[in-house]
Amino acid sequence: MNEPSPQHHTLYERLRERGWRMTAQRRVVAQALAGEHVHMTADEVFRAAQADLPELSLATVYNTLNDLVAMGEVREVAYARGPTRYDPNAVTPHDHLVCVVCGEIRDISTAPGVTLDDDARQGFEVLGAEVVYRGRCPACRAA
Amino acid sequence: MNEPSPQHHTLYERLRERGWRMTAQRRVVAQALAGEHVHMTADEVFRAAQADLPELSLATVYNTLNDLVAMGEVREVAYARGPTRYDPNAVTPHDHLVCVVCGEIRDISTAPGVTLDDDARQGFEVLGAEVVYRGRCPACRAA
DNA sequence: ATATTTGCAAAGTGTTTGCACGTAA
DNA sequence: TTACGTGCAAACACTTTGCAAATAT
Repeated sequence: MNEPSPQHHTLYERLRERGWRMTAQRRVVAQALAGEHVHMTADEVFRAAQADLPELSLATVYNTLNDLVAMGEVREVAYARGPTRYDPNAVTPHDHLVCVVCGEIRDISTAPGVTLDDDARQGFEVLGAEVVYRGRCPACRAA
Repeated sequence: MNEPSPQHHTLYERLRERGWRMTAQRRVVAQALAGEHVHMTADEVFRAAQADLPELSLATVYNTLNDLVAMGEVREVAYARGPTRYDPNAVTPHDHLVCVVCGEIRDISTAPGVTLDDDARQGFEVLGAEVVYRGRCPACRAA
């Protein structure tokens, strides 16, 4: 459960390599999260995964997503109101564009040079930084 | 309701100047939000404001906070799980330090030079940017 | 064999809403 | 005077939990 996770593998493969106890439920959840710029809600993951495994329950989706977050394989993105979204691309650092109208979230490459000096840190142990750009997405600008 | 809001006034004064219909409830909510580096939950605002006006209801606190957010006088900060927090210092741009353990949020001055070129913008109309630093706060490091 | 995971349904948070009453302008 | 704000309680959306049955290793 503690081996490294090379980023060129799929989420499913990385989980297998970690020695994570694999079940049909966890497999279909991992497969539902496949893709590079995905930010699904728990319910969207549930629906997609349920297509492969009808007996899957929403509670298990939540359990699995929470485990994946705790493992660092998936990032929670909770910038907009509404349900939490899950970003499976936790390996490659990147920032987000968030639409203030519809909540749409898009990936964007990380802004360079965002670091803090000791003084600014206020005693925090900083584990990561991320830029959130808020604005209106193309669809909402048009509407 | 559309006049500018000089930042050297209190929130309450700015709301009055905007010509916002003022009630005892809105006044005590605005007063509860006074301060420079405050990030209260709706319930914390409710409790604080209720001390001044016992007949205040939580629903009114939510209504008022939502109005203040829509007006741009207060910023919603929903980075950590748990209830939404409200940042009355919407006038001065600043970033946040967020504790991944306890959810504590501290203000930090804005990182310089966080801008996007047209290409990176992906068609978004960018209204603002903010850096979120995630880590462990001093208290949680000690625990 | 056995420690873990699952599904279900119920409970838990946090937030919004509908409507009769109250009140600022 | 009247359009708007308020309190209340019920509804709502999202997430977690307890427990017996199922299952990966």
